[in-house]
Amino acid sequence: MSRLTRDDIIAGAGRRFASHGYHGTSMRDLGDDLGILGSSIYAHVGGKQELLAAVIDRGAAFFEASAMRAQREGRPADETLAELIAGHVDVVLDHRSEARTYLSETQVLDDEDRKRVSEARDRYESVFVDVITRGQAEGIFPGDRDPRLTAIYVLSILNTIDRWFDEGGRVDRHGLAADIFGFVVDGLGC
Amino acid sequence: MSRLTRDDIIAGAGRRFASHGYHGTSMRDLGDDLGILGSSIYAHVGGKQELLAAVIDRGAAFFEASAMRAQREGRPADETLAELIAGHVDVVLDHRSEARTYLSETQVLDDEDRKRVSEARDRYESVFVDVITRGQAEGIFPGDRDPRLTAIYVLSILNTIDRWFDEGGRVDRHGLAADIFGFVVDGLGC
DNA sequence: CCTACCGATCGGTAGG
DNA sequence: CCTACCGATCGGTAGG
Repeated sequence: MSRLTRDDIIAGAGRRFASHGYHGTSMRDLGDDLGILGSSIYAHVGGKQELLAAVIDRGAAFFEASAMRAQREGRPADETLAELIAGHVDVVLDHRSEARTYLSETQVLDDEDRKRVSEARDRYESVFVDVITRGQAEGIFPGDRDPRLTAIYVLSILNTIDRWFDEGGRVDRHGLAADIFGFVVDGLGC
Repeated sequence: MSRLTRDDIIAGAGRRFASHGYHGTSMRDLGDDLGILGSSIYAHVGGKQELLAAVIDRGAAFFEASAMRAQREGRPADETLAELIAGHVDVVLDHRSEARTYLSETQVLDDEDRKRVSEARDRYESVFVDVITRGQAEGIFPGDRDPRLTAIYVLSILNTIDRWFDEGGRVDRHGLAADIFGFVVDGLGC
């Protein structure tokens, strides 16, 4: 049992914030999870709000990194969209706590942090909007659907996955990502 | 300024629970919103948990009523699905507080209440699964997509609407419901 | 619905 | 990272 690092504290806070919410979590709860006293957490971080911001920033960074990877140049829009979807599925399942806290607790941040996180979220959403727009211009997506509305629909699906998906069930995460991509491209039609 | 009713208290609690969450709301907050003291709320209801259950039960009832209306017999599956979607949009926008609290705070309920609400939720989801299954059997939905996965995707889209939709923007709620239906049926394909 | 409380818990600090 | 706290706020109650 060596001493905890600041990263350990942030990881533990993420788990609690994701499952019980920021307001449903006390510093003593966090301490209990980590095997220390609530007051001992202040040796590692400035306070509860700082902990939340740290967790959420990590969540935002995972999504941003995934978008960067998917946006490699010279590929058709449908491939990029498929990789955006698969990457989002990976982030949500591999970094559940950070992703869920990022998706659900951003409103609790103070003005400055919330603004920064909202901008990151808007940038990420824009990547989806842009690839849909490009796919339509290139004729890969034959319809004339509104790209922003469609991007919101896709993200709504992706952002809820961790709430119901059972990894170990009949369909694995790659099958899930492929199924979502198929739904987005063809709906119930094919 | 006449006296408040139990319904007033529940409505006020719904607004706060929807915007700040159950754990982010104190009885004094609720009192402030209603122009009374936090302790005065106990003249109308047994406690904070009872208030949450009352708000959530109202939310569940709106969705259930919408599903009943959409399920009138002798109609093709695509019409029923379109009405389910339009009804869900109406519930989410006409009863924002109750719907949002129902969708976001059910986990906070005690075991008995949470079980009852989860069952209501499963029944509602089944209505979507069944209409998709029927539409595929009737050939109205030509693909062979998994009905349960698809129902979850549709509900994920619908359950997020109140978070971003601007009533007064370029597209009204009927246009939104029609657009979602079109997306569900054809995806980016048409 | 208010007055006047209650014990418990909250986020956080000083000093080691 | 613990000991020993602090003032503030929490959900809730007795009595009117």
